[in-house]
Amino acid sequence: MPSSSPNSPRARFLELGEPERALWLDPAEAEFVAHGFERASLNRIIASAGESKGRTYHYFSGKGALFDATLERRLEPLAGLMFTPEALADIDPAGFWKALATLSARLTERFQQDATLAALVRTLHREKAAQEAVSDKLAGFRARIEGVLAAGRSVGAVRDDLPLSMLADVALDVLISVDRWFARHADSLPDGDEAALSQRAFSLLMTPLLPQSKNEGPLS
Amino acid sequence: MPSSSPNSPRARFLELGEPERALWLDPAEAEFVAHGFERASLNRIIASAGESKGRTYHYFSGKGALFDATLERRLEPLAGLMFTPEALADIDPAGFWKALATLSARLTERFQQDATLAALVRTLHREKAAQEAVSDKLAGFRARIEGVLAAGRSVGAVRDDLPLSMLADVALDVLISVDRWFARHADSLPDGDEAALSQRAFSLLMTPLLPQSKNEGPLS
DNA sequence: GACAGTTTTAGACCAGCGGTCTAATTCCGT
DNA sequence: ACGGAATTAGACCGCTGGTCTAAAACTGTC
Repeated sequence: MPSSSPNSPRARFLELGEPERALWLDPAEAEFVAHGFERASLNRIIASAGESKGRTYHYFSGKGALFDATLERRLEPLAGLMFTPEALADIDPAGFWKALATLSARLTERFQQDATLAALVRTLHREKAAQEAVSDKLAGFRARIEGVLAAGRSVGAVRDDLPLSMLADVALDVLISVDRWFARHADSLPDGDEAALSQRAFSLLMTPLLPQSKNEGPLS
Repeated sequence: MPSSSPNSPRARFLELGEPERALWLDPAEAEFVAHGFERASLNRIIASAGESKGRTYHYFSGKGALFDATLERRLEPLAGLMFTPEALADIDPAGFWKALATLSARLTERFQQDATLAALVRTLHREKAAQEAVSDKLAGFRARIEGVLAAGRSVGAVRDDLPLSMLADVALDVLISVDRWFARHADSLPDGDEAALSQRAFSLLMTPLLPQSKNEGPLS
């Protein structure tokens, strides 16, 4: 289902063959990975692709659309990793969190393997303009998180004393926060520690979402 | 203690009188609040201040320094709200979290009262370039958080199975996340709900930091 | 008061930005 | 071979943050 976002590549572009699409997407990816979104120069991408402004704007409505297409190419192969909210319908709380831990581990693994994907996605963490450029994708992802949490709530795995949208916000931001920590400290981490640490860090995501009756802590 | 950051205003500027400082800071604040950091136009600020490029660059090394000075003016009155790590030295876990909850409530209140301060700080949430412009301030704030968490750890209020820097990152990002949620939903919130909700939301910050022995949850 | 040296000031200027637009060219159905 | 549509090149636009020159204002010394 093609998005009607103003930042999608024009339909024409998708009709091009893969090698011709790569003509733009390869230099664009390199530029975005190297400089992020705002600091990336569209003129440089065009020059590096050996293309002209006219042709480029014929296929893309602007810099944002090029970023969208660049990200899309890397995101597409990941679609299979996500599970649907329906798969979580009949499950007990322990199973729910187990499934989420598994998904989290899989995504972590993918990010470690694909540094380019990781760099592109991390651009989204950092730059508001980049988020706006792919706001459709982002809204879809946010909706999926909220769907998963709603499913978790319906089986008693997720607290219901705070708005779901707040929980989804926090969940997403904790994910980002932990990912960023690992990205920043990956080099100085002894081999093997990373996996163990990553597993323990999952509790940073889980505990704030748990029903607070199960999670009293030292405060009344 | 003046910072040696390349983005501080030059010493000359601080020697100017308050009304003359406001000549730049008022238009700058308006521009940054309206457009954020990157989208703010230095040329517009200068024109709006009725100043010249030369004079402006005489007092500020660039746009970042102007942003720094703008933020500093709003942040200065808040210094008294923070407590020192030492004040947390001899305290039990319940007291530690109580003190943090109080601080959090105070800061929340301030943000509600001072919309300009809130908008400026939220620029920091969103724009990496803005963060870089005041990296000194940010590093100091991060260090204070880590200090507070270290104090909490020494009295058994904070978990020690994950690196302190990771906990500090997550704590800061959860703070930001929750603040952003309230900023986004403040309008559609019934009066009075906000305070209660905000109090409950504090658990989003606390629970991931608690020792996990006190916080087993449904997963082994 | 005259001069010299420093500090302050104005604003022209720079390269580069994302995006628009015109005009030439290529393509394609008839 | 023609005509209209799709495609393409790149000049051009207003704007950006930042640099630089040269004039003006200020300061201390005779």
